[in-house]
Amino acid sequence: MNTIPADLHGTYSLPPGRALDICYQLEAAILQHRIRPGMKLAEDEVGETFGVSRTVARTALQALAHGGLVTIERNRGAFVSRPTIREAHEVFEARALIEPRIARMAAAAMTAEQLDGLHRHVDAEHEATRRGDMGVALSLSGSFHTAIAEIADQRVLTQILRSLVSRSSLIIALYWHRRDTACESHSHHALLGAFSRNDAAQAEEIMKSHIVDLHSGLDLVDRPEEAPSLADVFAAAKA
Amino acid sequence: MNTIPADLHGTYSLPPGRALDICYQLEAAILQHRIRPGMKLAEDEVGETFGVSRTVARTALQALAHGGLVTIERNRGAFVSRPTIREAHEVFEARALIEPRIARMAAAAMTAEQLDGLHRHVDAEHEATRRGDMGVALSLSGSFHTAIAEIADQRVLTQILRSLVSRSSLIIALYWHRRDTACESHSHHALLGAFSRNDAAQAEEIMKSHIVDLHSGLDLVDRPEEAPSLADVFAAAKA
DNA sequence: AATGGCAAAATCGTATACAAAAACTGTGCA
DNA sequence: TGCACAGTTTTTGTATACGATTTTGCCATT
Repeated sequence: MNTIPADLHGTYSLPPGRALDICYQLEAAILQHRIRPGMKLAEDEVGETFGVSRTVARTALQALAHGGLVTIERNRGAFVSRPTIREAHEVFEARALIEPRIARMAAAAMTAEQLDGLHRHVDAEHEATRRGDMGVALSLSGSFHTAIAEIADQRVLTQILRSLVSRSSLIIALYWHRRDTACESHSHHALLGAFSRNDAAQAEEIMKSHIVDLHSGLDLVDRPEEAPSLADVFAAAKA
Repeated sequence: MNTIPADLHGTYSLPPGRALDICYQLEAAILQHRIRPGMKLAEDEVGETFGVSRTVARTALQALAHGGLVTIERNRGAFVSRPTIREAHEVFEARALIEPRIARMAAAAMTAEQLDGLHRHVDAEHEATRRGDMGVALSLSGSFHTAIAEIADQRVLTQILRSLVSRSSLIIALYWHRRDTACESHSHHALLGAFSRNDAAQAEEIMKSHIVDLHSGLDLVDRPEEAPSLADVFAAAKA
């Protein structure tokens, strides 16, 4: 069962085929935080999971690597990426540059049907949050942004944004300190308001502060290595 | 012999290895217009050329596809990409959004050594133009822009820009109508001037109009299919 | 008990083999 | 002459095999 709308999927510049399907499935799992950053994705394991040979699994992993969701180390294999603090800053700075412009263009081009679609999107996000399905809620929250880019009808920027939003999901998995998700919901609603009035200037402004809010809501300080096996357990026992 | 500086190379998120080397070589050839858009890159051919199996050649082609330089069609193979007119517009609009900001940050961060490096870069570009080596000149002109991004020290934006600059090279191959390259050279020199004064505002402004100039210098109208093999040659004989 | 090294297991890198799809060619027919 | 079709050739898609590298576990030594 997949509750994620099709437009969540990134573009992997792979021809249609099983490798692309596996990309989508792994992407969804990563974006929903069902697979954590740092997790090993062995070729054999992926191949067996999806019933294909290592050749196809490898193709999928390399495609994910090009999207930034996965990191491949020579002779060691593929791992779900762990963005550094520096990369986290840069990703949100890039979004702060690009997304306000996208919001402006989307507001100018928005039709009633598209606005309705965005409303349903936000409703689904709200519903997932209500029932505590935070992984799905988070991934819907990301696809809200890419949906806006698609309405702006700028394929090049949409593709760029997709990669940034994907990486944002990893960043949130690593550095988010469960502040209220209410601010998220509020911003998205405010954007819908600006869109409904085709108010490009205000959409741009709201998007700008929304991204800045997301950025500042992160706790971008050094974090112990993901494996809490050693020092962390010891420190935890002490406290 | 390779006259292209190392920093030309895009990032392919492949681990070091032969596939990555092949990426670099193919990239250089495409950016220098030694391989034209639309040309078929058969796996066997690539493999034999570089002395590797199809497996490795395939990996390299898929990596190039993710960078946008190559397009893979299922069961048909890999071709050097032929950006559409729409994509051409979008690529330069995206550059007009991103690069002025990059120029601003680079101007603020520029050291004397980095400025000197850019001067040498422009000199090499000039020298290549002088001796009529337009492929090399063009690819140096592209790497001038990525070099600025590297000085701005923004890896995420640099990566994005690299892909845009690469695609710009394809766009120029398809749609450029040999206006004077003097404007290019003039803009680059003007940028160096702003950099030397650490004048962020002016660097931003010059870069902005430089990108707009490049965009408007293109002849973005429909063009006959790349293959002039048959009817075109006949038509030419007629005329 | 801790450390170092060696052997075994697991995993990746690459080549190759075979199946499937597409492209090409030549023939037959209208 | 033009078109359609079938067989052949070429090229890609996928699986598998084997060598190389890394990781793991064990045992001897200190």
